Amino acid sequence: MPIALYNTLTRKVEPFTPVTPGRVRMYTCGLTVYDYGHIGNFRTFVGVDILQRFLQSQGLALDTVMNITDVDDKMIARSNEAGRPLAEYAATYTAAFLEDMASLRILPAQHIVRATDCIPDMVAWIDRLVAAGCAYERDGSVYFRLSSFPAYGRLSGKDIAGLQAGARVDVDEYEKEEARDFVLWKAARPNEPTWPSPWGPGRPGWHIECSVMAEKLLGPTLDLHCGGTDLVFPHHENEIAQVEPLTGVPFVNCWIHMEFLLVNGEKMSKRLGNFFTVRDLTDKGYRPSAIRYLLASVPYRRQLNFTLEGLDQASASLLRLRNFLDRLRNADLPPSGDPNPAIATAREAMLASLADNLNTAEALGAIFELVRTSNIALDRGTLATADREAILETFRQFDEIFQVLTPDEASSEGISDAEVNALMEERAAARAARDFKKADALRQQLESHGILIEDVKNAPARWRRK
RNA sequence: GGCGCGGUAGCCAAGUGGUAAGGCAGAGGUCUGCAAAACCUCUAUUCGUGAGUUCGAUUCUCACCCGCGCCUCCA
Repeated sequence: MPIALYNTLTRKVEPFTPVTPGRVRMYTCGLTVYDYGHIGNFRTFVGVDILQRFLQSQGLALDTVMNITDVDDKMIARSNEAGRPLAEYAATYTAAFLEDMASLRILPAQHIVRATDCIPDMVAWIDRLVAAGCAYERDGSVYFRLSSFPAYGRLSGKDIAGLQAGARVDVDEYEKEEARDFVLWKAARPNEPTWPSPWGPGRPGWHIECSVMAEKLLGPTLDLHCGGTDLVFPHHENEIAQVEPLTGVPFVNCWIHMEFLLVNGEKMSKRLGNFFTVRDLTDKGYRPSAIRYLLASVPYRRQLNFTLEGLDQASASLLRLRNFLDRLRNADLPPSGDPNPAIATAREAMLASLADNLNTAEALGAIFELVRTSNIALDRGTLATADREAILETFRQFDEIFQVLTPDEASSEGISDAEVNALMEERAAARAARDFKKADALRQQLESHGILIEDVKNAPARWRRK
């Protein structure tokens, strides 16, 4: 199936064709681990995950890299405040980040690279940039010479001349040739961890880390480079400038940028303090799968205004899908030869929507339509075993990408299956004796533990965890 | 100011030059001991506003209004 993706560089949805047929090299800008990630951060990573899983479902092999920024101004400030060594401080939040990613069922990149693991590579690359005349040293720091790279500004659509005026540039701390030049290597300052370099001790700038890791592991030309939309400028613009002068080929064929998560109509950010972490929400009793569903349900190029109400709606939608699957799996069906062709049509529609720049909302529409028509067929008794297999296969393909159908691990404070079954039997006995008062009390009791009961005709009642 | 995203029912949201997918919530009904789940019916004569192009526009063009973002901290 032909895949089309929106490319920030061309500002168009265009056919996606990897450089090497059947193989996709993609890089994602990860997190600066100075604190827990918030769900705005994770919206980007869920979006990337949907993209990755979809590409895989289309038979493409992936080579994936994500960086973790574990040294920068904020990291240093925070670790100093906490009175903990930078590496130790970073390790704490790196671990938390990976845990949160896993709880949201985001496939880890094959290479998760810490900035501090690649500093010699960065130094070497900066050295080459200096040698090529694209960078220069001043007082132990190294800057990129923007005037050496005329293509600068193409990705973000910026007019470099406009940047020159430099109204917002701090020129007090470092001596640059031009205000718009950006830093590649920062000279050592007091109370900062440092690494050796030809320009003296210091540390890398933020932008160079992604360039070097991406080029080293996936270069010279990547198929996809993903990140939040706020990274377009200057981060990704700088990445291009840092790489292309030395490789002479396009750094990235297709740039993918995920739109923001908003809260009350404003960007969710640590600076504004209006953020929720995954932990905040699970503490309120929300399930990671519902968070993932919400983040995935709005197409990635649309801003998504986050509300708890929206999360409730997502939970309810998800419950409908799971209820349907339970019902389908447990149904007594007549055998038949061929499945209803409408099921295959729904599957095609779901995949076609995703192939069209990851239109997840439309893909979900196709799935819910299949749910409704299948429920009707179940009611009428016209759904047969072959249909069930076809529907389950469609859902398998759907969930291979969306990853929301498997129930979350039950919380530890819940009651055990054995206890539930005992209460269920007690309730069944009460119902048989037409002691509905007792039966209802037992149902109430189970509900308080998050257990939902469904009475079934001519069969034992079913239950499941909410 | 420059660049970008968006304004579709109470909420979330898809979509197309030919007459509005889907989900959530709500109302009534079927089923049930009662529920739950499911199904049925109802819930936008209308897609920010105005003008234009067209036989016909929510979909194209222009103008305007409103929200959000980026413009060297930022997913």
